[in-house]
Amino acid sequence: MCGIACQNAGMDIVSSKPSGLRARKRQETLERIAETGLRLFSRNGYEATTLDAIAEGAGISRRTFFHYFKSKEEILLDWQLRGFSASLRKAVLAQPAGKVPVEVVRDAMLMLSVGFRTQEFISIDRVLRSSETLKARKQATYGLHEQALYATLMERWPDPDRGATLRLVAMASLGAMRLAIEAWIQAGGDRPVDSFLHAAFDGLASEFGKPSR
Amino acid sequence: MCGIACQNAGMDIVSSKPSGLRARKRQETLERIAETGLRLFSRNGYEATTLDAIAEGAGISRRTFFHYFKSKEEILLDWQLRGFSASLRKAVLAQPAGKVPVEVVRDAMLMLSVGFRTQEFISIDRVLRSSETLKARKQATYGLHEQALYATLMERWPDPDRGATLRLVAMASLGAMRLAIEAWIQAGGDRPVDSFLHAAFDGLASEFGKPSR
DNA sequence: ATACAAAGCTGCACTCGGTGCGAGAATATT
DNA sequence: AATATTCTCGCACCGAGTGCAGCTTTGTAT
Repeated sequence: MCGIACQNAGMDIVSSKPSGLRARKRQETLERIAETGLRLFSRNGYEATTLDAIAEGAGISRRTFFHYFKSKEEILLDWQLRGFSASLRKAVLAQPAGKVPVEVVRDAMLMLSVGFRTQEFISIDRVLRSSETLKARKQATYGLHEQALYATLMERWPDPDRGATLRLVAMASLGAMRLAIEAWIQAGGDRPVDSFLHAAFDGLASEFGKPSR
Repeated sequence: MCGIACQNAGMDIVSSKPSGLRARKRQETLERIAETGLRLFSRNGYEATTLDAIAEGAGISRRTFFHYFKSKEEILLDWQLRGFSASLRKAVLAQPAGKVPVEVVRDAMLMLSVGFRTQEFISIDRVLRSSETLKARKQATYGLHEQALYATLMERWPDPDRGATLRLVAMASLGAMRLAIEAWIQAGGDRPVDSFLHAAFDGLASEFGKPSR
């Protein structure tokens, strides 16, 4: 779950102290690598960007790259994961009581949907859709988000009997969000993201809700 | 969509003639490679199985392997795709009239669920879950199934206005199936797959159907 | 401040997946 | 039988990723 930069981060988490110069430099280098990688991916394409180019651009050696990222792909995965699951968790837990799970998740996603319009999001999403391998990874990341959202929902409704249905809610909600984003990008951004999200959740309700038997 | 072995298969599809010895040998070699690969994956693990080993086991050269499969992964993808989408399509189109889309898909999946119990399915599914890359590919394959199922649903309900909701149905149904299979494997196969599938669809109906607004 | 331990950086050599190319063998066509 | 097409193969090559060993930098104990 933790992914990168966790081999010596245990102390940091516990003591919450940057532990000095070492950790700060590490953080700086990490961000420099990610930044360089994403920039080169957007400009020259994913496949055409070699690790040597990233390493040179970030001012490190090729070998050192692997001390920060497990693989080339992980630059993208890290970006994709960074924040989103955590933001969604916060937004879910911040929803007022009295709503059913589906409403909570939908409204939480609506809160976050403003972040989708950024240039960075669109630019990197184009990279993510540029190759088969990356599309696969992107899909897999939705799986991670699904797990995280499920954990959050279980945190809010800690009833073991609801576990199975909360898994379904997490799956279908993230799927709805995925389809909404796809449709939105497909449409070229004319209508706002929110309307696509609403339409997706309404569609699920009408298709799955009518004759439950 | 076609994937492998399509560079010279055009003639075969059109004329539906095996066109003699060449095509037969090609088919034989293809199956021999797939068989060898799957066997070695199951026995020694995916990463530990090199292309040289597969090629040697199948009696071909390393270079020739890439004339049959685009990549090592494709052996697994091909197995995973082979038949399923097509079977699901047939089962969907065979459902009696009068059912709503969700019911049609659910009942079609129930028809196919008997195929999940085979030893081959379980064995290869274990390989698919053995590495991060493969898990990602597996997820991505669900995306392909989603597209195929969506196309089938559009074939049965060719109303352009329903397109968006049919996409949702395809997404949520395949997600439900995925969760059902996961839960079933998790449970060790005590209860039959069917009950997990039923539970998943019922759960979706109750969570998304109650207060739609 | 000095000495020592720990962590980080780097180059080297290596494995493996994957591709382009060209020659030669097998198959199909006339 | 001659010709064209396709299959197979070896070869050289590239990029991603790993293990190792040595060196430098940072942190800590004395």
